[in-house]
Amino acid sequence: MPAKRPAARRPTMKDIARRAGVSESAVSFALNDRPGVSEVTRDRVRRVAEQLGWRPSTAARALSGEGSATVGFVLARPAHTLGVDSFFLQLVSGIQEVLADRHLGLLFQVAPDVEDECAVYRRWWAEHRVDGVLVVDPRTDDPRPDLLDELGLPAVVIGGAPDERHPGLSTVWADDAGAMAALVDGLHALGHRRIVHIAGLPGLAHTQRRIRALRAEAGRRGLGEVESVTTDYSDAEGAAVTRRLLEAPAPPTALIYDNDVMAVAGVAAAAELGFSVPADVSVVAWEDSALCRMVKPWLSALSRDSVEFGRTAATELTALLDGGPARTVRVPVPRLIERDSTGPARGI
Amino acid sequence: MPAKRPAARRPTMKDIARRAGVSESAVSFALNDRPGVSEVTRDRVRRVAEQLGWRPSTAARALSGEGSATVGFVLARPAHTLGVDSFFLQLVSGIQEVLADRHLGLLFQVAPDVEDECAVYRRWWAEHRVDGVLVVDPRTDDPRPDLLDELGLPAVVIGGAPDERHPGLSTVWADDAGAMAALVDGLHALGHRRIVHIAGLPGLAHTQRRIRALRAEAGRRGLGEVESVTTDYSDAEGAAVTRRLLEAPAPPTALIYDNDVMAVAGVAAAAELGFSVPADVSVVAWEDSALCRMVKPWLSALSRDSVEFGRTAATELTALLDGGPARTVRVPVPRLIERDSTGPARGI
DNA sequence: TCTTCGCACTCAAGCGCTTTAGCTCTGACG
DNA sequence: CGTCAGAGCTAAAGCGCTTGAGTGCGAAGA
Repeated sequence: MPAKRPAARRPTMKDIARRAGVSESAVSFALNDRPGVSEVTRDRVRRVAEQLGWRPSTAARALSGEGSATVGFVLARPAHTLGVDSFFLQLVSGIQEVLADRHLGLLFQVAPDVEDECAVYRRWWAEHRVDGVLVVDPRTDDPRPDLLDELGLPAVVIGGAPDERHPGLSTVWADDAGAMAALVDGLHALGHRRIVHIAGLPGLAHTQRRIRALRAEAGRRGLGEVESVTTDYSDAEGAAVTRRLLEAPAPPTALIYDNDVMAVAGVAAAAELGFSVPADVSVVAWEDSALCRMVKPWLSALSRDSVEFGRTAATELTALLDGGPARTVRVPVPRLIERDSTGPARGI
Repeated sequence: MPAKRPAARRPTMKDIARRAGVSESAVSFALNDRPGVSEVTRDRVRRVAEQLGWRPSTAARALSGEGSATVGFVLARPAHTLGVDSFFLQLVSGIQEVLADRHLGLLFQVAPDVEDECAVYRRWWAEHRVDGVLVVDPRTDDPRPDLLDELGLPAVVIGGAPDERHPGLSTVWADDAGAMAALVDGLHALGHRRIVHIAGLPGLAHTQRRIRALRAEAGRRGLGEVESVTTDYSDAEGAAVTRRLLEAPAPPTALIYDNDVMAVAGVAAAAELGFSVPADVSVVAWEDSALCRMVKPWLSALSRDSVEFGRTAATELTALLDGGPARTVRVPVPRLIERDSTGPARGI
């Protein structure tokens, strides 16, 4: 049997210094593009480092005041909710693209709720683990911005509305209100008057933004029978709410679901009740994914580029880490992909 | 405007030492449950540490020879493949549960392919970033075990078959062959003779295991018209293959899909061709999720507890990190959840 | 010619922790 | 009473890197 080879030793700057015949400091200067060494020496050092396969020890770097070269990402969801959801993986994938370029690591954690999420930030901060964090699912009355402020941890909030109370945080957001307005506009033009919005978790900031936007639009147009119903994003609640709505005396003619999962569950529920989509009721999913093309009829959906969203967020965070000012950047409004689940209101 | 508060300073062991009136070493001994301090002192130190909210700096710990208290996880998938897939999030969620208990961080990275994945391992190793890694999607002819051996990086392979050539790696696996045998058994009993397996990526080890198992079962029963077709796991290929199969002169009467996404796409494709499920063709998904209950008919599926799978893998890795021996552990065989997409073969 | 720069580089301290060696008591034992 | 063991603690080195304070030297200026 093969004797367990001892793991190869990692080369250190001392090794490089010895081989290059200079001091450790010179090596440090050379490798970090700092002045203080001649170009010849710099080149020599770089070559030796390369040849030795040297990489800086993040631990040592972090200890001597540089950052940990790591950013954190917490997903605060109960485990069973982590179901069919393409958004987060895509987001993370976009984030990674940017981080990897800069050799930043991504420390990932899933937590059961926001309180635990805060505890994670505290721990990360105390343990010197991360230089900054990406915050998702901003809420109304969110404890996280205050905490991050207090800890002095650079952060970008993904999907939050601009927040003047926390000038230290960057924000990357989409204009839900605008998207909702456009959506209602389109449905209205198709003759829909009774529109219901099956929203997500009531505690999330963007849920409230959408609800407010819908109400405003309805008010502007004098639409009386327009409402939002909040849910937990699950297929079960999506189906249940749909059933309840369609069994009412004057059922809605258009349904806007805050995610693809509920929309799919919704059309199934509608079909069971004998409603045909889109003849009897139109359906739009606020989030596009392969799911929307897995059911009949194909679902019309608001589509955004989640990977790009992630890239943008990560870019903002790196800017912050580089000492740049906090910014608020808006990503493009999601675009409505019209498929087969939307049509003129019945009787038009 | 609020003056930017300076970030609170993190307390260090020196602070504790001062407040407790002992030396730094005593503090270290006390907090790490090492002999060398009296119980009274230990308690006092602990109290002070608690009260100061002290947490060890991972950087310093790592630098002085302890590990980095972090494990790595690379997902080698092209970004666009990161679609609707509940498996990984659930797996990661299970992993986290175990790691969080031990205050281990999870460094997460997505890479475009296995080669890049290897580069990531090398970098992580050189940068001292991780103490061990979790490897997913083991392949036939996989370069990773050799590399990890070479680097001396503790690792557990998730979903691999037991591997005698790499005694240093732990393995956590499910008995695909057994599951496949049971599955074929059930379908055979229902009268199915023409069974096709719409498999996943041909390069993955478990794909090959399933293909071999199917062939073996078919051979044992003298079933001639049994085959496996490999795909890229996408809904598009799932649908395309399904169409091709069903349009053949003697179409299969049972289809086994290697994931839920393809199965759903498959039934849609079947429906379009006028095949009714399960009357004309039975469908089984090898992977259960909410998806399977979002289509009509509800899909029969092989269900496994992915969260528990993650827990098991993480537990094995921590055992390895504690200096334990590499082990091979088998998780329960996935269980067939019979829903509405399987039935007797036509003509029985 | 001597001073004064500034460049290229070295020294050494320090980041927060672990760990080895050593030091000082106290009490037990011969 | 002297010795020795061990308990309880401290001092100091070291992990790999950064950085501010030198050092030596040749070239430019007086």
